[in-house]
Amino acid sequence: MVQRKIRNMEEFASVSGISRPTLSKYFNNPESVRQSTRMRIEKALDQHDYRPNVYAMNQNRRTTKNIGIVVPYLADPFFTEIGRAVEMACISAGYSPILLSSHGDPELEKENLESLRSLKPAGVLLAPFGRASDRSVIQKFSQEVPLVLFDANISETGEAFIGTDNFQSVGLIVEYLCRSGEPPCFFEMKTPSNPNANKRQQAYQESMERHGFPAHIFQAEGEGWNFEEVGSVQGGEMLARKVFPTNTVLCSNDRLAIGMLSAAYGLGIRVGLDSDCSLRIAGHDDHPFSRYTCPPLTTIAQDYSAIAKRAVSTLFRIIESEDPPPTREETLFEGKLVMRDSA
Amino acid sequence: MVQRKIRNMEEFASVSGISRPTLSKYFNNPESVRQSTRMRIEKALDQHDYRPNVYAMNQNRRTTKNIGIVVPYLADPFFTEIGRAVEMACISAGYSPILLSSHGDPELEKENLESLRSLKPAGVLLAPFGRASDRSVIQKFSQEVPLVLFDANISETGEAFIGTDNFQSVGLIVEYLCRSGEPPCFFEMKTPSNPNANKRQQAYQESMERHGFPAHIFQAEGEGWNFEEVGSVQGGEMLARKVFPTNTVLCSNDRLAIGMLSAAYGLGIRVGLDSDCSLRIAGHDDHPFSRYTCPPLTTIAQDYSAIAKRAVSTLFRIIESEDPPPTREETLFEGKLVMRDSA
DNA sequence: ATTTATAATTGACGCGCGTAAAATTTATTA
DNA sequence: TAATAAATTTTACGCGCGTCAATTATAAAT
Repeated sequence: MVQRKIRNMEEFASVSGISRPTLSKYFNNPESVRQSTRMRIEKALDQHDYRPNVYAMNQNRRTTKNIGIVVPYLADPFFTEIGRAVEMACISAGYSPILLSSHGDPELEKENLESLRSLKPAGVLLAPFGRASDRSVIQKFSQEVPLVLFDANISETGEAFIGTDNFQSVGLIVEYLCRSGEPPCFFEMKTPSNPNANKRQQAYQESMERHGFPAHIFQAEGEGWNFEEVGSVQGGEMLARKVFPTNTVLCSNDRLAIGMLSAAYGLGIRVGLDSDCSLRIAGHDDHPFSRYTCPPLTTIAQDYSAIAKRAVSTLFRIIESEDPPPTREETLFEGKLVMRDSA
Repeated sequence: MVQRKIRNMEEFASVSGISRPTLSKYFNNPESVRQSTRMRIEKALDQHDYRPNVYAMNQNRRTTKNIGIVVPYLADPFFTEIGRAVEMACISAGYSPILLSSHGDPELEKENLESLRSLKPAGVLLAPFGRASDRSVIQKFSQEVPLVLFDANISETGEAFIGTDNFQSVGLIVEYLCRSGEPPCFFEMKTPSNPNANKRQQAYQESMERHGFPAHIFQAEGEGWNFEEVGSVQGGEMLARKVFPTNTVLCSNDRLAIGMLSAAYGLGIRVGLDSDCSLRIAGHDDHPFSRYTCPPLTTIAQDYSAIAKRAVSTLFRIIESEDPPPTREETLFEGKLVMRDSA
């Protein structure tokens, strides 16, 4: 650190003895200059701590090194977890992730895409609301910037989709539940804000049919993202009214299960596999807290990290191949059964 | 939506019949132009969907309308919650929030500040790691851009600090616990990553002294942010070994409490106020999930929203008053006792 | 030592916008 | 209606960088 502050690349060119166009090349790709000059630049760089003006850099570029990441609700640990994984993957690929949450509001999802558009991102990873999303807006957006959907699918939208195979995963846990005890009932939100919920219900029905059991679906009213409360209040009410025909409840996601577990505790209903238990509860997602519920929740683990990595690598492949791929890819990862004590 | 796409403000000036400088004024502050011309502009605006180039806009500005928000670990629901509140407050004030997580890595905190610096933010809200943060880096940063700390304080760093009064809050819950049963032991991490933890321990000690009880402090090994696991594994071990001299444990934060609660359940220890319970556990923070633990966790609620709002309004006051305030402000909000069933 | 391929330099232009000064229009008040 | 104040237009320049073409320097290969 020395002398006066460097104001622009011109000045840094003087003090470093490197021409400005070469510096420009270096900043856009350090490997594009000769090793010896690169060393000279980097030596000068930590003597003067100059950084190019981001705004000037990007103003004439058609696209930047920014990657937009949009999730529907960051306060849901599932999305913070997957958001984190995606962020890290972008950083290590030399891009600048910009994580945006729509805070549960589909209107904000549109606004987020809007403001992303003006940041000229190289690509965008979007976990959409699904049904509540504005499909046409997303599709239009997708024509301008490479878009990969994850978690929730919207048909024919975006260049690719990465998610979990709900049919496989639900099939897996239904099979386990049927084999190890009474066949499960299914507990979900009536108006789910997420297409996965629909798939899971379908998958539940098909699985039950396959095993020769009748399907029992119970739906809770309410909208929004406060799943724990819904699970606790309405799930608890159902438990109190003893509406479930079997002693096993498969919840559409872990957060509902966490709520129901809490309600069961309050009602003095012992949940688990032990002989003194009268109820089994299972979930889906391997929510970060499902390990610490009472009892610990048996659930399906989505491979966060694999989904994140694949989503990112897919996006980069599309970005680097210029033209959009001929066919829309859908990649589904298998869920893994995580057996804990609740079922 | 019509004809060809508008490429720049010049073109939009032609089609709208407004001069470019006036448009420039409008985009920087819609209220700075006459009402009638504003209407004309906005009419043209939704006919042509032109948006000024963000990068060109900011390249000659000393500061932008960006507000940086840096939290130590976004996957901690406490920070996603407060991050969300802060984001919303910025948006409604007409600024663009940029939320960055340091993912538990103090090194990343420095990098985040670095990259923020090149975005020329109007101001930054930082929830630092505390002891693990690089104080000198933050102080240097603070000389260049208005900086308000929240959640965790670092003395003489940043123009202001907003947080919770740990002495008041811990005093409150210790008093409650002493009054309603056996005096509490204190459970915490040995090497806390957060200055609040130190304050809480001190506050516990002072409170116990005030009530004439001996302080009993138990420390768990381990670093990092996986508090639930620490609470579960090490807290559980302590429970099993019956090291706690009283039947009441106050945890330094809710996440430790959630872990311990889980361990207690596993050990068959009934937690709560009922006569058949042999243990009381309390936490601190009113973590979003503390309502759904088994039993629901008695804790101290930090006023997220008040902290967020005050932090934002303080920052804006500093930004708008040009020169830094003469004295560093520290604002502490009181915590509220949330009585649930665990203690 | 000479050729050849590669990299760096020089000089110059343009991007889309902010912004300032002067001229002109529009609105307000007397 | 004229005088005054306020807003808009015109004109013009500069910001910091990307990028291009032509030139020169450097390194590798013969």
